[in-house]
Amino acid sequence: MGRMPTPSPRPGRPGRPPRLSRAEIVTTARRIVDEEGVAKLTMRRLAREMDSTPMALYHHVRDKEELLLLLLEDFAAHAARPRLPDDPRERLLAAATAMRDLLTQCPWLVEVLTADDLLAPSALWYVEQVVDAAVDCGLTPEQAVRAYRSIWYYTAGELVVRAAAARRRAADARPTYRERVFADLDPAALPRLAALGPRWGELTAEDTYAAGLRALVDGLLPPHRTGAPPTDMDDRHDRQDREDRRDREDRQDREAGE
Amino acid sequence: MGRMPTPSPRPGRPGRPPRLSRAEIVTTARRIVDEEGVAKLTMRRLAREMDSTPMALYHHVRDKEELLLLLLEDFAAHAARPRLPDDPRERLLAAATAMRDLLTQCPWLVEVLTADDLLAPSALWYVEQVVDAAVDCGLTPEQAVRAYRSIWYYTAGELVVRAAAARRRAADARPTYRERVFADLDPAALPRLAALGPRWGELTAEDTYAAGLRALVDGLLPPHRTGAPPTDMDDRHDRQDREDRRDREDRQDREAGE
DNA sequence: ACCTGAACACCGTTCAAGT
DNA sequence: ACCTGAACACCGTTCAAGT
Repeated sequence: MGRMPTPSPRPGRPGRPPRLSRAEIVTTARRIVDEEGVAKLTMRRLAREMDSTPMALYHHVRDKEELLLLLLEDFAAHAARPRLPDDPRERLLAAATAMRDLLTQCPWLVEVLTADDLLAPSALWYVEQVVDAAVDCGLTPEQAVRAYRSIWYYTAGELVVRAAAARRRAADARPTYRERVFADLDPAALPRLAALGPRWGELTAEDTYAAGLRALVDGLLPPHRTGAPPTDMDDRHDRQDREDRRDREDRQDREAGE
Repeated sequence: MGRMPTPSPRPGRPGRPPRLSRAEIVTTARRIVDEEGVAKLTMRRLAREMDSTPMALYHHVRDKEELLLLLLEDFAAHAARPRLPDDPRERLLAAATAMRDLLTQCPWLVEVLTADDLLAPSALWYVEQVVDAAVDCGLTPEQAVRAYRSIWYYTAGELVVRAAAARRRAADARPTYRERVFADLDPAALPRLAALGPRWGELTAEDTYAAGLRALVDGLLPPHRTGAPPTDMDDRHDRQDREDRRDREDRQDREAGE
């Protein structure tokens, strides 16, 4: 893991040469988180892992929150950005799904970034794609932002709920609590839930993110032509749109590669 | 606050008479949470507030998580259950909104209950209403559960995000971080977000829960007649449904009152 | 049966000092 | 400029003992 070299002490610089660097701190933090979960990532543990002291860390990051933000940055910067489809509605769905897939790999981050948005600069790429696709679907920029927010709520909720469920599964503290509750339901007071009974568990285990997202997007966007074969007009528009978009993406790729 | 009497020592019972009770623990816990936020609710603080010791609490609740679950129970049990509209779609919206309004009063609970569902028995009333309304809208029970899950993700996400934003506002640690990020955006890489610039802040402050919920529900339910005047057939069905439902609610009211 | 005291194994962060 | 040590003010929970 120690392949990241300690920054060489630049000869012209005064003072004691640094032993720690932000980059090493982030790498080590990420290893701890990947191997043992966010709960184990503490300033003290991180310092111990780096043969240093808690206070040395505070010379490189303001506080623990900044450390977590750096972790998100690192994650988003290294994630592969999928090539998105041309059709704006499909593009919107693909961008949201890509965002969700990225965060599924690091559900511990959700607590950090629920703040408002994916506020790490690199992560804003996903936001941009969703908003842009929504505008291409016919929404005004303002409507597109509102649509993005709904999608973000839905996505953040799915992540938080699934992360909590996974945590619970790992800890398997009273693994039958839900079953117990659902077994004791009063069919007179809660007929639907009582009738579902044990099936609730299976249904809750299903991955319904994609279906729910499609429903949400259907409701958010103006009605779209389904199944209707494209006319010449449509075709012409689509081709122009595609070219515009490809230009934009090429530009982005070049910038992302620097 | 000490209006809840210490349980009188039942004469027949052996052993030392209890000084603490679950009820008093919950009342005190809720006062702390209401006045100073969940972060301040610790076993030690709670014990101090009750002129007791941390360990005395462990005789009445298994651990801190059980304490938080008791708090949710308490909250849901005392919340007024709104009379829901008759039209199933409106009923679904109203039930989800009522659930959200309840939780908005105690956003600190969201972290606890994201587990899977509102797993406190009293809170399941809201789940029942949403699932039942979804079935009345024409979904199968399975589809209704999936629809509920999407709505719960959306609702939980909204709560988590807004709670985090509020926390941040209260702490107002670097209040301009988002503004700084949005000011530094590269318009070539993120044209939509850069163009929105400062408007992002205002748009994010809007309460768009209701609009997003309607969109989601539109997408989840089979298409519904909008604006079309009801036929005689519809009318007859609706009247029957209304009667069924009123029966059911009356039964619930009686049971809730016990 | 119910409560207490002391202890264990932790936290994030500040402050004053060292090299 | 960068790092250290000791300290502050906390956590949740366990264990053994007291009434």
